[in-house]
Amino acid sequence: MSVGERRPPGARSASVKDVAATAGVSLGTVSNVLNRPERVSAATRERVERAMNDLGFVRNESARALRAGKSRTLAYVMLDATNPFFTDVAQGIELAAEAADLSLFICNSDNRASREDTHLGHLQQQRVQGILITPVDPEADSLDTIARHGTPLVIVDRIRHDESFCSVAVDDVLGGRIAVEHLIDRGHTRVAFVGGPLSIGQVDDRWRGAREAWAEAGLPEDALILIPTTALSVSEGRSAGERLAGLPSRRRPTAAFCANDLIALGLLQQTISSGRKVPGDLAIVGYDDIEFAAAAAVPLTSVRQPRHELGRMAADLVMDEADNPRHAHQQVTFTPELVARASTLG
Amino acid sequence: MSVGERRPPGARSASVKDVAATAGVSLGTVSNVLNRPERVSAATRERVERAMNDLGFVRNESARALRAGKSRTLAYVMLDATNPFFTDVAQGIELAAEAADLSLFICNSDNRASREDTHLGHLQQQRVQGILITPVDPEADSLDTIARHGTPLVIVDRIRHDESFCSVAVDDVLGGRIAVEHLIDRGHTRVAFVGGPLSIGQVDDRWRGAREAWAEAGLPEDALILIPTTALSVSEGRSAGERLAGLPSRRRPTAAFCANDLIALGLLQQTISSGRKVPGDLAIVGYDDIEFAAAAAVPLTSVRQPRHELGRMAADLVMDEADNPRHAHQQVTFTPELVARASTLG
DNA sequence: CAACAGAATTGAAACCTTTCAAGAGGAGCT
DNA sequence: AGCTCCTCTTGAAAGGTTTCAATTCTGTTG
Repeated sequence: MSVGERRPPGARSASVKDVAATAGVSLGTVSNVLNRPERVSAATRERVERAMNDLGFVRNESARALRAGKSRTLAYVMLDATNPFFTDVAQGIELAAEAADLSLFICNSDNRASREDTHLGHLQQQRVQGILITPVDPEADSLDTIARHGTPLVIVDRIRHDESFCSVAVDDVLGGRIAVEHLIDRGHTRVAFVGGPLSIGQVDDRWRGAREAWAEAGLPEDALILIPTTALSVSEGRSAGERLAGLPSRRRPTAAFCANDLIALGLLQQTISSGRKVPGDLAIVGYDDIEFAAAAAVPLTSVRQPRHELGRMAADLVMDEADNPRHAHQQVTFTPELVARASTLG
Repeated sequence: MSVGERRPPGARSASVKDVAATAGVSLGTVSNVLNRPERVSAATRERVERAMNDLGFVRNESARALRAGKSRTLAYVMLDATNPFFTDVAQGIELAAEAADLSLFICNSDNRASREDTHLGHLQQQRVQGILITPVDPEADSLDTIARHGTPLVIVDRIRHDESFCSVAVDDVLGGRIAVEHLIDRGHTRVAFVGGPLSIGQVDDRWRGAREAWAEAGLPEDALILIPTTALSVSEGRSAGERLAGLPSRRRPTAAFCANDLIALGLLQQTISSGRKVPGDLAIVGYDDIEFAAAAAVPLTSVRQPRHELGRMAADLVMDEADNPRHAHQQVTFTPELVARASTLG
């Protein structure tokens, strides 16, 4: 195909066979040029390479994968592509995949089990080398099905109780703890935990950590109240703000620890726009330390998770499971860190 | 393979051949069950389906793709995975792909041409059915190379001058225009355009639209000033805010139109935290209407682009180019819309 | 009962790459 | 000349699916 000419869609592209014919060598030699160039004499190599160029040869990954029995691809099934936390994790995974010269499928389950299943089905058909997933439900049977078929799978930012998979997560109990300890240090004695549903393991853990810290400080149990939300979204944060504002002032918390930054931002916005001050009337701690946390009207104190490291470690684990015959599942836990900003320090 | 048993990694999984043997039929029949079930008698079909279940058969997409000469996969090469605008576009694409039962590769060039090239190379090897891309440089040669190989390619949210590809974009000149018209309507007579670099086509278009509206309103040319930034990020917005604040008050604009919401949020934050009021001291209009725009301390007036529709249309175009032999390239332009909020209305 | 139509099923070939045992060719040594 | 030892190259087979022409089977009609 001469330069500048567009191949009509559907037309067959050059294969190793065509290259071999053009260069006047055998198939095997072309393959050697591609995979073991040192075994081919310089002259032949050059001839083959010229033929490749002339024909615009592009390796066919499907054929490679078929032959090899597996593809050179990893996949990450995200829970929510609009949540910056997950896009950062994805970036970490991407870097690791790139370093290993693997392609990465990114899918988005959008929090729906049915979409997750569809994606998992496709990925299995693709014979991806490994799957990283933040599942809608870490106990779901569909994950076992994948494993039963022999596809390495690592759970990201969730934990499964029976440890039958590798997983990477951040210690959320500890995260809840340091958030509330910070508020206690700042002198707060009435605090709200805003978040939900508690069926999300994470949220429950953060809430547990919060209560532990509270109890250890010897504060009265009923002064730490739960403001439940139905999702971890900005709008739920706003609505929680209204409920908070509706409480009688002597029972109203002076600080809120939110299960994630989206809720915190919603709460922050609702608080400010209804004329109350942050942190004067209400101190706020978020969770995740997304980029917008620092960029909020009142920069948000937040619990930071090592997102890139999370992704990178998950990718490393899944590659180990794929390559290393003596692989053993492990549960890796990262330590979160409090980033104090104006929303609690003012 | 009996239920509950994990296939050792690397072990071969059941193929149509195995299914055929188990069900006591030929290969072709199994394939017919999969692809043309109506041609197979009910009894046989049932027998084959049971065999598939028993063996845990999963179609091998590589083999399918190899045989078919193309894969059942679309790809979107994003410019910046951390920008919510692009994740929304991706969501639109995803919906369209799902409806057509295609898988979607999402890649992130992270604004780097080298990564973009790597991704394009991989995608070409995968023989994806079509590529959607928001390119680092719409004029880049690498795009032509793809097209020359016969892979349909649609440019998203950018335009190429020679119209040699399909593209979908939003009319940015119009967007700039309506933003500034809105500010003029609100009585502003000194306005800043904050954004850059102008080498980004989009940014330049918005700036042009702004000037056109300004000129048409008969306002003095030098009362619309340009505050250039080196990137479209929150931190650049903050720094622009400092520069704005440094201007002598009689020349200081009373309103700013920002090239995107990230800049606007940075500017908003800097303005508020330095004690000035929005919109009292400075009215702000953003661009993109990302979720956080509405959730900002002062909800942000912004120019909304039909992001999902953008993605969906792009996917439709690329599928048309792949399937329809009489496909003709087209440049689709969407109309942006102003969403007025407190940051200009207060 | 023979012939036939239509439905159901079969078997082989093709897609492209990689691998590997085997072969060819050349150089150096005795 | 005959031999070994190298390096380089070859050719065939395998991997899983789909397609399609060819074949077998079932039931009906004359």
